[in-house]
Amino acid sequence: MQKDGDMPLESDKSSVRGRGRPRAFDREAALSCATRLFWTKGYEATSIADLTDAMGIGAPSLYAAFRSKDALFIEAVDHYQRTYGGLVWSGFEAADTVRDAVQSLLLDSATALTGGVADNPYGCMVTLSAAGSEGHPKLGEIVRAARNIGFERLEARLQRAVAEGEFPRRRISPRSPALFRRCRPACRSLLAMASARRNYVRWRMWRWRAGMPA
Amino acid sequence: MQKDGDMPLESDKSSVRGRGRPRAFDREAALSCATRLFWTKGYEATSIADLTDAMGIGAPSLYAAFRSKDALFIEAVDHYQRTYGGLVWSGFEAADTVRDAVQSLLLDSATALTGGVADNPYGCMVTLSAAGSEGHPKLGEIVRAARNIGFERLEARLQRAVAEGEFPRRRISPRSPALFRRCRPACRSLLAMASARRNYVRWRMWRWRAGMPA
DNA sequence: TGAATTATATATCGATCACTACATAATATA
DNA sequence: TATATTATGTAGTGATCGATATATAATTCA
Repeated sequence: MQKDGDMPLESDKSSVRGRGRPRAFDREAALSCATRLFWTKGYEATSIADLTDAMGIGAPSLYAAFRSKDALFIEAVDHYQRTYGGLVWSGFEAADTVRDAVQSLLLDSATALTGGVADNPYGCMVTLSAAGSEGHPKLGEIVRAARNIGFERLEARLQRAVAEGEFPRRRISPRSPALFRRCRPACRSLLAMASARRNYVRWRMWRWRAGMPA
Repeated sequence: MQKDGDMPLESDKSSVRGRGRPRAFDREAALSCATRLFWTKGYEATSIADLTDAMGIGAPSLYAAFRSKDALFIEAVDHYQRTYGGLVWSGFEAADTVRDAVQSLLLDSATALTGGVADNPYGCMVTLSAAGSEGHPKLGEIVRAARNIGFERLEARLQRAVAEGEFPRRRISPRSPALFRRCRPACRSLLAMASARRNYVRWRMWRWRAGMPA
C-alpha cells in the first residue's frame, strides 16, 4: 500500500474486472478529457470542478481513479506524449537520413503546435505548463523531464549520424558545450530547411493572429 | 467616476501630492515587484497574498493603488514592455540596415529570454501568460494585443526597407498572406544570421538545462 | 444467500481565493 | 484648530480551492 508512490504510472487495478462495483466511466476517455483541459487552461487554472464537469463524473470517482490533482496531471502529461507526440516525432523517426529527420521535426512541430491538426489546442502542453511551476517543485521536475526527452531524441539521432559518417566530424571551438559541438555540423548543412521552417511558422502565426482556420 | 474604466492606464492621482494621507510605498517599485511575480508564476498562480507579501503592503493599499488583480496585471504587462522591451528591441531600433536590425532582434531576444540578463526570469512574460487566458477573455485580449506589437514592429521595418529599396521587391506566390509575402525576400537574404541564432539559442538552452549560469 | 470489496452520490471539510467594511492615522485646506 | 480627504491596518466577506467522510449501490467470492 505504501509502495504505491513507487509504481511507474497507471496504478489502476480495474483494467481487469475486479471484485467490487465496476467503474461506470471510461478511464482512458476521462484521462484524455483531462489532458485537453490541462492543455488549454494550464495546471493552475484548471480546477477539480472543471475536470469533473468535463469528465462527467463526481469528485470521489476522480480521486479514486487518479490519486490527486498532481497525479492526474502527471498522467495527463504522459498521455499527451503518447497520444500527440507522434504528430511531432513520427516523421522524424521514419526518416532515412538525418537531414530528412530534422526537416520533418521542424515542419511537423510547426504544423502541430499552431493549430494544424484537427481541433487540437495551440502550443505545446509541456512548454505551456512550465509557467507557474515555480513554487511547485515536484511538478516542475516532471515538466522539465518531459521537455528533455525531445532534446535527447534529437541528440541521439545526431550522434548516430556522426557515428555512421552521415556527415563529417569537425574540429570546432573547444569552448562550446557538448550539444552545441555535436549539432553544429548538422545544422550548417540544414540551412535551407531552417529557412523553410521559419517562413512556414511565420505564415501559420499570421493565420493564427488573424483568426483564420489552419 | 464611471468613466474610470475608459482611462488609458495609470489612473493614479497621487503622482502629485494631493489632499489626504500620502502613500507610504513607492508605487512604481511595487508595480515592478508585481511584474516580476506575474512573470515567474503566471497570472493564475499569483495570489493577492503573494503580491502583498512581496510588495510589503496590505491588500487595501494594493486595491487603492491598482483597482483589481486584472488591472494590476494589465499595468504589469505595460510595465514589462516599457522596462524589459529594450533588451529585445533597442538593437533593432538602433540598427542602420534591416539586416542588422533583424539580426539584433534574433540574437538579443535569444539572450534576454534564456537568462542572459541579470537575474531576470526566463521566457517572455506575455507569451507565458497566454496559457490559461482561456475563459478569461478580457485578459486574453490584452495579452494578444501585446504580442502583436512585436509583429507590427517587424512588419513596419520590413515595409520601410522595401520602400527604401534596401532589398528588391519580388514577385512570389499570390497565395501567400501579406506578412509572409513581405518577409520572404528579407528572410532569404538573412539565412546565415538565422543559423547563428539557432545555434546560439540551442547553446543557451543547453546551459539552462544543465543549470549552469548564463 | 451472506460477506467482502469497490464505486458512486451527497454533503461537506478547512484553507485559500479575490476583495472590502470599518475604524484609525496622516495629510491639505479653511 | 476644525474639517475634508486619502491611506493604512485589522478583520472579515462569500466563493471557490483541493480533498474527504459517510452512506449507499453494485459487483465477486465463499
